[in-house]
Amino acid sequence: MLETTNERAGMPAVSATQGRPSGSAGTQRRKAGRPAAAVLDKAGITAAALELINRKGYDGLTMAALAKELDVAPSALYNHVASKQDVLLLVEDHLMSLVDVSGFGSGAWEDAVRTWAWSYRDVFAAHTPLIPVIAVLPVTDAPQTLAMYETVSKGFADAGFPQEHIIPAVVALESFIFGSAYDVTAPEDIFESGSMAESTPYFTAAVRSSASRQDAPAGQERGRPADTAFHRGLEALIAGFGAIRK
Amino acid sequence: MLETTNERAGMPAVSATQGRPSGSAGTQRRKAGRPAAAVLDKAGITAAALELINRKGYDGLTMAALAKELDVAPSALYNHVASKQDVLLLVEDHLMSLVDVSGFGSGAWEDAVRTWAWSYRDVFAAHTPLIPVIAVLPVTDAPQTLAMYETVSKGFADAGFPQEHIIPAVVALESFIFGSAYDVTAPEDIFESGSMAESTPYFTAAVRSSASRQDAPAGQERGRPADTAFHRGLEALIAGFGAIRK
DNA sequence: TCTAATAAATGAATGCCGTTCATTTAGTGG
DNA sequence: CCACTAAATGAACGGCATTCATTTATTAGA
Repeated sequence: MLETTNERAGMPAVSATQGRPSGSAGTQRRKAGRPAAAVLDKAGITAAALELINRKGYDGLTMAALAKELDVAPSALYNHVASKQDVLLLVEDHLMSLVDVSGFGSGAWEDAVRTWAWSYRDVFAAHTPLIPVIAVLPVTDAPQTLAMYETVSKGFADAGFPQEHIIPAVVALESFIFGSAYDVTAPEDIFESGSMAESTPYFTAAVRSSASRQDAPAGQERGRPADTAFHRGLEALIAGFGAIRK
Repeated sequence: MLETTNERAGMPAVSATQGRPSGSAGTQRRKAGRPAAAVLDKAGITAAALELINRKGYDGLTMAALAKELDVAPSALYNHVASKQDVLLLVEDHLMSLVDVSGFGSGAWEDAVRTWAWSYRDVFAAHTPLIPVIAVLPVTDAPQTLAMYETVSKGFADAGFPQEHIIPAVVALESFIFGSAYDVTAPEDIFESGSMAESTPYFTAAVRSSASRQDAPAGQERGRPADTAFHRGLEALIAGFGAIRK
C-alpha cells in the first residue's frame, strides 16, 4: 500500500538505477535504517528483474535473487511493490513498450497488423511466463499496455472498422498471438509419436510431411514450423477481419 | 523412474479409486511398510487431483493436499509419479479425452472444427494453468492427446487438406484456442481505463461500444465478450484454412 | 525550530512447498 | 527359501514469498 514519490509510471523515469551498479562485489554492508538517498524505485526494480530474467530465466527470478541483484535485503523490496506478482506486472508493462506499433498511421492496415503481430509474438515468446499475467491484467495498472491499445484502436478505426468490431478483433488477434508465443518455445520433436506411431497413421503422416524443410522463406514467413503456423493463421485472421471494414 | 505394473496408460484403467473413499474421517493410521493391497495408482492420483482442482482450484493442488485426499503420506506419491509436473501431465491428458472430436467423420469439416474448437476452449478455460504444460508436452507421454490429434488429422485429410498443410493449420487453431481460453478467465472490467480514459479516446470509445449487450446469441456465438471474439476469430480461421482444401 | 509522522532500509522469523532419504513391511522370481 | 523389488511411513531439507520488529533518515506541521 505504500507509494513512492516518483509514482507516475508513465513518466520517462529519469534516474533508472542509481550510482553504484548492482553487481560490484566490494560493496560494504549497509547499516539498518533509512539511507540518505533511496536505493530502490520501481524503474530500478523493473530493470533488475529484466536483467535477471535475461541471465537466469524466470526460474531465477526470485525475490531473494532480485534483492541481491539490487544489493538490498529482500524485505526492502516490499516497500515498493506489494508482491512478486507486482514485479511481474512491472516487467510486463515494460515489455509492451517494445511491441512495434509504428505501422499504424503510416501505411496499409494489413501491413501494420503484420508488423504489430509478429513483434508482439516475438517479444512474448521470450517471456511466456508473463502471458497468464497479461491475460488477466487490468489496463489501469499498465500505462504502456494502455498506450499500445490506444494506438492499435486508432489504427483500426482509421482503417474503417466499425467501432463495435474493434475490440473483439483485437482480442481475437491477441489470443492467437499469445497461443503462438507458447508454440515458439515448444521443442522441435514435440509431435514425435515414437512407439505408438503405427496406431496413429494419419497424424504420423501429417507430421512427417509438414516437417519437410521449406528453404525459401518467402515474405514474412520465416523458417521454423512455429513460424509457418503463425504466418498462415495470421493471414487468415487479417483476411477475415479485413472484410469487416466499412 | 519407478514404474507401476498397470502402466499402459491407454487402457480403461479398471480400478479407479479403490475401496475406502478418500475423504472419510475415521480412517485409522496406516502402519509403515508396504500395505497388502496397493493404495495408489496413476488413475487414482489423476482422479484425486481433478477432484482437488475442482474443489480448491490450482492453488489448492499441492502434493501435500493431494496426499491427504488419497489418505497417504506425501512421499508415497513419488513411488508413482516423478514430480508434480508429472501429476499435471496426467491431468492434462485426461482432460484431452473430454474434448469433443465426434464431429470429424460425420458431417461437414467446418462443423466438425467448430464443435472441436469450442469444446477444446471450454475444457481448458477451466484449466488455464495447464496450458503452459500442454504447449511443451511431447505427445509420446500423452496417449489421449495423441488420440485426439489422430482423429483431427484424419478429419482434415478426409476433408481434402494437402498433407503438408494439416499440422500448421491444427497448430494455428490450437494457438488461437489456448489464447482464447485465457481470455475467458479475464475479469469483465479488464479494459476499464479508469483515470486515464481521456488520454486514450479511441480505445475508450471502442471498449464502450463493444460492451453494448448483444442479447441475441445467434448460432454458435454465445453471450460474453470472450465468446464474441472467439466466434469471430474462429470463423476467420475456418474460412481461411477451408480455402486450402483440394 | 522542535517534533511527530512517515519512508526506507535491515535482519530475524514464519509457514508452506516440492522433494529426498532412511526405514519398514509385503509380495515375487529364481 | 531367500534375495530383490515395490510401496508405504515419517523425518528432514532447502528454497520460496512474505511479515514483523527495529533502526535510521527525511519531511510536514505546530
